[in-house]
Amino acid sequence: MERPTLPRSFYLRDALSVARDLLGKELVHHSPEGTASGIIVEAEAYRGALDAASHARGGVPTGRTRIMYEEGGHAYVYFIYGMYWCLNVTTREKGVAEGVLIRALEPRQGIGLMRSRRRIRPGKKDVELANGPGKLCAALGIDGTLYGADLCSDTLFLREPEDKAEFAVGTSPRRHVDYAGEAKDYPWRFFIVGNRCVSGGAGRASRR
DNA sequence: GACCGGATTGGC
DNA sequence: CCAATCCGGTCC
Repeated sequence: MERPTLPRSFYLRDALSVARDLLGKELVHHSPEGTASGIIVEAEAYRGALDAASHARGGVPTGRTRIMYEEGGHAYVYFIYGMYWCLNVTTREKGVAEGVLIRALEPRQGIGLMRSRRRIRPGKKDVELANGPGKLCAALGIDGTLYGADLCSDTLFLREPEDKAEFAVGTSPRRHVDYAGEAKDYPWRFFIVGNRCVSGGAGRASRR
């Protein structure tokens, strides 16, 4: 039986709650090349004008961040370091620019497709296919053409996993936000403790 | 119109 | 540890 897509109401909450609750959910991308998906094992909350680490810290929409200010449940996809795409899930009502960076997946569907998209060495393990925000976008075929995509759709969406398992949630400061003053220490990174697909090694409280 | 540096990654 | 490689944001 087809599992339903997470409803709009899931996203119309604060980013901390959504980041925590995204752990264990399945991110799915149906594309012309095929379907690829993975279980979210790591995510970070970004809280707009409240948050010096957020792209929306200025509190004013820009060309890049405008989707963050729209109603939650859309894809904020951005390009970083001249090479990589990263995916955020937007949250809260229109006018509030919060969101959640998806940082790592445990591969589920379409592992062969993920492998070919990532063009990694044959020896690499499945664990390494999507254990980072740039890697998971490459593996799932997510790029700028999905900017603003509605996550309550049948192309790019989230749903409950087929087999739900118990897990412990770890928190830590967010990674790579040393520029953000005191916000760099906010414990707004969430991950599944012990999961091998968490970025930067095992699912522990890895450093910034 | 120029300049700066990044919510990363993989290779040395 | 560090280069790769663009672009958004900022300031002139």
